[in-house]
Amino acid sequence: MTGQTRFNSWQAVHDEVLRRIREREWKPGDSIPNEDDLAREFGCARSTVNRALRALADAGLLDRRRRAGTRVALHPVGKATLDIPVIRREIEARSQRYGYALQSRQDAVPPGPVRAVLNLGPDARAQHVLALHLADGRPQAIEDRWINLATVPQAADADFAKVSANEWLVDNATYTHGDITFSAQSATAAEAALLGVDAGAALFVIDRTTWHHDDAVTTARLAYAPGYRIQTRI
Amino acid sequence: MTGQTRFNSWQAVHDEVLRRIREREWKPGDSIPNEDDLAREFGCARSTVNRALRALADAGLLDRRRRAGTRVALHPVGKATLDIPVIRREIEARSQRYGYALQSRQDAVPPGPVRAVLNLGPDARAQHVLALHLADGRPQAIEDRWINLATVPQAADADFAKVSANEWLVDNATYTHGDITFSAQSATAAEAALLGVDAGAALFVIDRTTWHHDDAVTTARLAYAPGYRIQTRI
DNA sequence: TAGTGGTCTAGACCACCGT
DNA sequence: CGGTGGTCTAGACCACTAG
Repeated sequence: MTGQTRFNSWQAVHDEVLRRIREREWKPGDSIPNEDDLAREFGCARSTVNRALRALADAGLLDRRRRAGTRVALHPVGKATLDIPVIRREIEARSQRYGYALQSRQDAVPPGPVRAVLNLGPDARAQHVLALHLADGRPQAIEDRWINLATVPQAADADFAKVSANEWLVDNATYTHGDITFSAQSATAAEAALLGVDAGAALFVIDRTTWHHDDAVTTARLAYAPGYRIQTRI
Repeated sequence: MTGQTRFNSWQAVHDEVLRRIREREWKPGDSIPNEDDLAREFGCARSTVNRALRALADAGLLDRRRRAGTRVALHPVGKATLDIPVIRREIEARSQRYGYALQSRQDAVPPGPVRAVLNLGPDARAQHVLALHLADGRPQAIEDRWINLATVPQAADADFAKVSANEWLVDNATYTHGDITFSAQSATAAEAALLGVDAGAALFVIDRTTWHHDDAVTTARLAYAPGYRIQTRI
């Protein structure tokens, strides 16, 4: 017998298990040994194995259930983690000069779809903010936002001419959860004019809605000028 | 003295720290007590505090550095985790019928940009696969892929008429890391024809490149028909 | 160089849920 | 029911780095 390789760090265990999955030693759908057995095999504590397997489960490579044990995921789902920075910082991170131009701001009855998303009654009003974010003086993104005054009444008095609603909300409204949708949409005539591009240009669009428990806080549509992209490592 | 509230689970500690950040008891940039002190205050073990703070740091709300301690992040970065499923499963998950149509497949010298990404010499050849993914018979996405035969030689013999390169690679090539870029692009005439849309339509595009250690495995461009979107919760 | 987070350990109890 | 993962604990050593 030669000496066993030791896997006494959760990273080492993680990598070894990942290797066995990738090399098909453990195939999709297979049950793998339980934590106690793996700990014995790897010569480490069970909690070390636990952390490694938990990381792999978070990554979507393993399915873990009490009593049923741990299995290799049938359909390994790739997961990518994106950073969603505040636009100003995103621009400044590229060493560009950030600019901001409020286009309009009013208290109004939102259109049907927005009303539905914010869960407002048919006559309820909300704060509408339309603004332009600029990078080195050139339009970078249109922010079209509705803020639920029932949830964030202070928004009625905020000075969105100086601070974007985007940033104001980060500092003045908390949320418990939200959802984000990424899509590609053709620029409307109005959007094209604001961004200084041809109508119909392909815009990268991020729709975001946030809630504080059951109360909708705000919903926003960010339409980025052509050329924008989001990148991440996996 | 009234009895202290106990925080004897990492979730409870997590929530309490999150509360203090949200309520501005601990402001952006502030140092917070070290793990030992917090453990004493919360009446739990240091490792419990550690796990809670680690989760908050992963979420971008805290900055942690040895010796320097833990600080509330100056600019809380929102993070979103996207699932990147195999296209077939994505379509089947919507209860649509999946279809696949290989358009062309050849061994060729890739264009400059692809050569650069795959880190190939000027005369090196690679496997080029162009295919269409369909949902209920309608074009859903164009897959334009180059496979590095130096890394995955078996790709030369794969039958991409039956199994998409996308899926074949999942089963036959492993990778250690990769990068993904999301963008919006106008459909070229060729893309528009394949997808059955007007030229210039806004397409959601995912560019993905994967490596096995230092060797590029494949690079692919997935251009989705208008209407496609990616959604996630935060 | 000393203080902080990062991690490992050995043991323990518990929640969950297949069988 | 009983096996599995989920978690907590108390203690220890280590890696990193600010002062």
